[in-house]
Order: sequence, then C-alpha cells, then structure tokens
Amino acid sequence: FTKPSNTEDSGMPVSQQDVSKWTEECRNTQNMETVNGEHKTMSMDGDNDDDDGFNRMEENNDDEEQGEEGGLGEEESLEESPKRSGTKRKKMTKARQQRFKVRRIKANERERNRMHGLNDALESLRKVVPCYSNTQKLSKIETLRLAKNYIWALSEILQSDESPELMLFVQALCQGLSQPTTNLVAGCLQLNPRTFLPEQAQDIPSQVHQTSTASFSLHPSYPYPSPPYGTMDSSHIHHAKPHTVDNALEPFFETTFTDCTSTSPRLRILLPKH
DNA sequence: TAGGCCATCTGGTCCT
DNA sequence: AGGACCAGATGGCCTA
Repeated sequence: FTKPSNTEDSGMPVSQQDVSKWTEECRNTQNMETVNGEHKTMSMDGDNDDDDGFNRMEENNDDEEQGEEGGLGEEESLEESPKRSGTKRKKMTKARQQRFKVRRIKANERERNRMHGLNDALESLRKVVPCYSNTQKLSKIETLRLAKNYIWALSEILQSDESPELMLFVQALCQGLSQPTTNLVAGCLQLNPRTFLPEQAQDIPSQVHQTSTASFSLHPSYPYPSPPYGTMDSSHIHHAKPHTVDNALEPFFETTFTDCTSTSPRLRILLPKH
C-alpha cells in the first residue's frame, strides 16, 4: 500500500485514534487534492468542481444556519438532477463535515478489512489449488480460473468410474488460463506444456483422447476465452519449480508427479473418505 | 517505458 | 442510520 502523499508519515488510519488524528490532519491539509499538487482525489465526473465529500466539507465551514436536516445522507440531495453541476449543493455544518469525515474513514477501514478478508480467502484457495507456490504466486484472476477448472475436473472424475488421463486432466486444468499459468501448472506437474496446450492438441495422439474415460475435453457450457490479460511472460517458465510432495495435489494422488512423464500416465485419484 | 497486477479510496446502491 | 458490497479511479511496484 502506498499512502496518499499528503498523509506524509502518518500512514493510513487504522484505529480509532488514528481516525481522530487523521481527521485533524485533513482539517489542516485542506483535502487530499491539491496540497502538494500531486495527489488528487477522484472526481468521478471529472468536473473537478470540488464535488467530492472532502471538498464539500471544506467549502462552507462558516455556514451554520443550514441545520442538520436529518443527517449525512442529505449532504447531497439525490433527487437533484444538477447535483453534479455544482450549482446546487448542500452546505455542511462543521458537525456534519466532521461526521462525514469520520464516517468515510471508518468506511475506508471496513473496506480495507473486507478486501483483506477477501485476499485471505483467495490465499486459502491458492493453497488448495494445484500449483501452489510461495515464490510464484498466482494472480487473483488466474487463481479463480484454475480453481474453477480444478473443481470441474474433479467433478468429472467423480462421475467417471476410471482414473483419468493425466494429460487430459492437466489440459482441463489449464483451459482458459494464461500462458504463464499454464507453464506453471506444467512445471508443477513436471510436464511439457506443449504436450497439452490446446494449440498443440494435434500433437496428442488421438488414442489418448479416445481412451480417456474421464473426458476432459472442453465442457459444452464452458467458455474458454483467450485471456486478454497478462503478458506471455516466459519468466514464469524459468521460475516455475516442479512440486513434488508439498504440492496441493498431493493428497489426491498416490503417485508423485515425477511419475507423470511416463507414457500415457493415469492418475490414481484418492477420493476423500466420507 | 508500457502493461499487468495490486491496494486503497471513494461514491453509489442495497439491505438490515 | 449504518454496514456490506460493488465498481471506477488512482497510483505504486514490478518486469519485459
């Protein structure tokens, strides 16, 4: 996290005392916008007419006659169509300004905590998805995509009586993933990504597809758009370290991944005991 | 330097 | 009224 430039060394307020501290700081530094000419608050409409909360708070400190009118929700009348024009703007008393600041700071803290919780959950997901690595962390989007593929692949296994083809299992795992993540998966499984990438599908012997009982061919209702994101970062190939016993897949397989290089290997799935 | 990823702030909306 | 959730905006960091 990089704190706003005008917060200097105070850091972000994370506690109640920080709230009051930062509130005072905001009062002294006008707002986050132009103290040093660098850090601007967001103006969604781009009109830059000090229509955001902090600026609203600063504009009418001397106006006390407006009254409370029932609280903070009215600092901006929603039914006022020209509310962004800057012509009609509710003026705020000092008390309302102060409450607005505190409320916003508290909301920011809640939002931070919420996102931290989300990230924690994502990290937990990374650990149970194939190819967990402390050094080469999957991005959020790739983690979600891989998890989705993983769930789908495992569900296919459950519906099948026979153990799946490793190659097709990995192929299913990597559907829709970026090249770097595919390489990472391959590295974790000690496979050559060329052997299962969709564009190299013709390299796979046809009998591999046909002998597969747990078909991991593309799911009919399973769109796999080419990832428009991410660079085809070859560094992932270099950084990808083959995982063996500490891999997240290990609990599900009897064999280690060093066995995966054998011809047409079959996975032996250990289904969870109920 | 551009692009990807990320954390944070923010305002809006919905729900309790 | 206040909290949760969401999406847009912004800027920092990293890497090719």
